[in-house]
Amino acid sequence: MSLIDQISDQAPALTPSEKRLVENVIERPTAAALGTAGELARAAGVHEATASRLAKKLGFDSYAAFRDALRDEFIATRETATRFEKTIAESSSDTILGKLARDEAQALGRIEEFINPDQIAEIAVMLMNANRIYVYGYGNAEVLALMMVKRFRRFGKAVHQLDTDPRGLAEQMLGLGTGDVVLSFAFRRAPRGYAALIETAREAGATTIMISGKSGALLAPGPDHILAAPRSGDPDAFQTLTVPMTVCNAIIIAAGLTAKEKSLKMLDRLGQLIERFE
Amino acid sequence: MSLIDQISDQAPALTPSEKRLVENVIERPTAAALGTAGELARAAGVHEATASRLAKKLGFDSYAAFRDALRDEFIATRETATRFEKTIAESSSDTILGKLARDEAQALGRIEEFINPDQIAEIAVMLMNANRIYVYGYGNAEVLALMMVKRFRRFGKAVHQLDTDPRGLAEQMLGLGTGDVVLSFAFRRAPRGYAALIETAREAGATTIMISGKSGALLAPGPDHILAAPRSGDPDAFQTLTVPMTVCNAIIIAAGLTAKEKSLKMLDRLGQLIERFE
DNA sequence: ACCATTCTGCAAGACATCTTGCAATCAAAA
DNA sequence: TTTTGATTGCAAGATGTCTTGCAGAATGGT
Repeated sequence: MSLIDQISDQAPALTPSEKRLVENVIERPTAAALGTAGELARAAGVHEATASRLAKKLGFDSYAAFRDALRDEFIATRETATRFEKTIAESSSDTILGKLARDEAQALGRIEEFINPDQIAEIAVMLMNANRIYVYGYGNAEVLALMMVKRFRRFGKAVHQLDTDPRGLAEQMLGLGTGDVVLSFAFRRAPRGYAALIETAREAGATTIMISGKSGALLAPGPDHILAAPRSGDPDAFQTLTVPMTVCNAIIIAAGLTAKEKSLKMLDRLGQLIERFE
Repeated sequence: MSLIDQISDQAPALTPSEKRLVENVIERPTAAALGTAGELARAAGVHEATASRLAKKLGFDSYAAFRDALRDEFIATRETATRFEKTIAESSSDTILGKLARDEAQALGRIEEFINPDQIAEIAVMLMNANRIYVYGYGNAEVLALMMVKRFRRFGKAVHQLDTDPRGLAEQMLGLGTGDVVLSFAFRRAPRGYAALIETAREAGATTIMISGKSGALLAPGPDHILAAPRSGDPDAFQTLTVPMTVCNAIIIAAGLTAKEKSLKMLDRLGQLIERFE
């Protein structure tokens, strides 16, 4: 039974004070979902105790239970999860491929909680306006580095993939200057030579961008811009590059759109971009 | 200053326990935004007091203030003007990133309709038993080729990434013999030199494996084994490597499991494989 | 090995929030 | 008007949550 039903059932039996409380809840459900009984009562101009009694009257064990129901109903956190869970539920099997696909889809469903569209657009513009782009990825991340190098080369940008050995890296960094952008990847831990990379870039006046898993926020020194989203649901599981790759793809698409006439609605044009991408 | 900035500023000064807390917050921000200090602490496996101290260390007056900041950042409340944009972005997930994530999740959900678990296991065994592995990927597929090369090298296999230019390719194929496996990728169209590759492999007695999108079935001459699954739902959309990458990951995991004691249940062991993979 | 320092759990208590018995108030019916 | 019953605020106490001094453990430097 939904929360609204639960309230409706009781509606005729509500007292004036309780009605004021309910009106208040309906008017600003998220505020009620986050606040305390006292706050709601004050907003409705009634006593705290009345709020407590209302919760019971509506069939909840306590005011806390009532608030939890409000959270389930009005706070965005769960809707996104369930939306994606539906997609996955059908393919519930205990095979490696099935489990993997499910985990990935789940992680993808949560991307938007961590990265907002403005960041994607901002970074796409940054890359397209860069003088030169330096891409750095060590270990598994080299795969993504290669992908970005390929894509942005096709956009006509000057792109350099940085070596992973310290000596080569140092040599390549010599040319770094203002207007350049360093795009780097880090998962689980900071890549070898990471600190030196960021510091050098900063000294040279280049912008640093980091795409990472959940560990991103912990990196020191911090990059100028960071896109961090956790990978597959279970941190103890084999972690893949699906989530960061999707972030990269979003950047690529955004960059592609930036490059063309900006007047057209973005999503309408996705389809038209195939030839440029493939 | 955003919350992430605030955390990043302090990142180098964080203690192990505090890092665990921060990781937990980053991983499930909405949970942290709604819950209590004690709940967060329990989830991170540290003492409640540490959570309280962390909030202060990050520059907040109290844990409550920290939680309020989390709410501002991660919970879409529909009232205030400042959060208007965030709400729009979330509710109508018509952003590039959101649409992309949804499409990918959908495509992943359908993988199992096209590829069955036995095929994955069979190919994993084939690769692990191969004398030498030759990996061929042209264009965007080179990204996946690189990934497979890296992973199987780490398994101790002899892996060669084949050149994409005809001359280099021809030279590298000279060593091909019985017991070798050629793993190749093809999306949209057959890669350059594909026919020659397959024919040469067949003459040399090597096994050929193809990972592809839905066009795979049309390839001529056909490979010995094929894993084909369609990519993102809309064939006219920008197509990514997410689905084939997930297939590759499944093969990698299966290969990893094959290599160790086979008596243990496969899925139970997924978690234990981290160190071998990262 | 020793010392200094930092970290972290414990537990007490401070603080916030919720619940409930009680009494005052109000409205409707006798 | 009086009576009855429901409603509501009050305030005490119950419960939940956060903070902080302290001491033992861990860490790093000498």
